[in-house]
Amino acid sequence: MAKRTQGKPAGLSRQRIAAAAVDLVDRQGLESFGVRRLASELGVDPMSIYNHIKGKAALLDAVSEAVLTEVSATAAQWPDGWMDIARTMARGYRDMAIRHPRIFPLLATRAQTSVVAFEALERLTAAMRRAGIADQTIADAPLVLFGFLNGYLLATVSADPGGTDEPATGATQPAIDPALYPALAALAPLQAGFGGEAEFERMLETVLAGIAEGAAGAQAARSGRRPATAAGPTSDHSGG
Amino acid sequence: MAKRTQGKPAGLSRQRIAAAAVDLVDRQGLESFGVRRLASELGVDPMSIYNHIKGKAALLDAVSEAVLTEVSATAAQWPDGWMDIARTMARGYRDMAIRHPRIFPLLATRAQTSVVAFEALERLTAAMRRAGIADQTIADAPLVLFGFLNGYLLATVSADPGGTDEPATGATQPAIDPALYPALAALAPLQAGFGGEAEFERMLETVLAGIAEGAAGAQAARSGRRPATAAGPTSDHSGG
DNA sequence: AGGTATTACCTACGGTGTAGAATATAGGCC
DNA sequence: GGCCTATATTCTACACCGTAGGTAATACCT
Repeated sequence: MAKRTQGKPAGLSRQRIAAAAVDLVDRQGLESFGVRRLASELGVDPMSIYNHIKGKAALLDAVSEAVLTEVSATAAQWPDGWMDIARTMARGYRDMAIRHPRIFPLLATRAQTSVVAFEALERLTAAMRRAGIADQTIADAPLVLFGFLNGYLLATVSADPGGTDEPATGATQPAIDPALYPALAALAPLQAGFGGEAEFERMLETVLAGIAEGAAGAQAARSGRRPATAAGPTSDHSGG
Repeated sequence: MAKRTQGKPAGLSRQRIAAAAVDLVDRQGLESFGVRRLASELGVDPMSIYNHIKGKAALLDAVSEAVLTEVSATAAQWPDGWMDIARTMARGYRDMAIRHPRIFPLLATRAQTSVVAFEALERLTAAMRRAGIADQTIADAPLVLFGFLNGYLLATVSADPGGTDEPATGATQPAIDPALYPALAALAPLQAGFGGEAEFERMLETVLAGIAEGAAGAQAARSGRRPATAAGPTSDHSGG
């Protein structure tokens, strides 16, 4: 027998568990994260979590969903134009990545199947249809936009060395040897504003412009460039 | 006391271990990969691996390095122009991602500090300097290019559900409900050629064009659109 | 009140990464 | 040859992990 407190409610719920998990990963990183640590954080038996979330994979999904929900929530209201919607999403997504650098790899790595994720995609694609964009372009758009966002933000925001307990430093360069890599070394100081907001906005606009160009994306290059350098998209193009 | 075979050489080496690890992850996925499985694959005690590679993290680095080396190796020779260099790199990178879909998340997620990685960056940036590109643009270029490549290829090539033993299927969509997401459902059939080569080439050109635009990247947007919106990002940019 | 479903807990099993110590071989030196 | 040392390999052990299966206590419905 001994004293048991088994049936006593611990106030667990999917939401509360997810919130605690988000907090824990933020503080200690993905590496060391696990069911048992989380349970101990919640003052609860590890197996109790399984009553609300099926397993570790589902737990990670719940974490992803939680931070994605933040993104939707922080956007007070959504604009009408698809480009402005995309900008709002992208900025909110980046803000989230900055808030949760150690969680972000989850979003970039695992396929997102939560309702919030689908809602966001629906919102974007619906707006593009309203604008009369070609269907094929619309179908590609989320891939281009979030593909870029994921890759770019992974590189700039979450260069997580591992499980130690630090406030998540931003990518630390390991000092480039100028003898081996002269060009890289010369450019190193310019990467000070690595991942800065201005840079992000610039690249975001580039990507959006690329999407806007649609199937003829490569033409975006020609427009602003002198006609000498860049040529047609597929056939002959010479760099410099 | 009992037969021991301790000192007998097992022919281990960093290279051989890395090659076996690549093969193992290709077959069984990252999820189930580990020192012990790899050791058993090599017919060797788990701890023997530690004589050549410090730990699991270093093991994953070795795997990354091995597949990155493939990329460098498959490129018979490098062109002169930076754009063509970038194209060659991007295509080789994609080919590698397709060959090793279950390894690729490693490259996108972990910071690459191997020699091959630095050499590639050096090659690209050096060529851009030769072409007289603005330094700030050059400093951003690898981030833009590989940021995009990582994100895009993660989404298209490696939607790995987990540790089961399959030949790595390409992203399976879970059937979208047209009642909830009409626009998405309507576009779903168009994502048939998801991640196809033509699409990749198209987006690659878009990204390269964006880089070519340099600091004035946002202007690429204006070209096809109204000139009202975009403002100067940091200071003035030479593009004009 | 009684019955049932849910929630929480306990135990246990097979797996993991890896520190530390023991041991057999390879290679250099005499 | 004989010896010595460095190195590669293995063995043992520990703390930890995810989670299957079983048990008890509470909440809820009737």
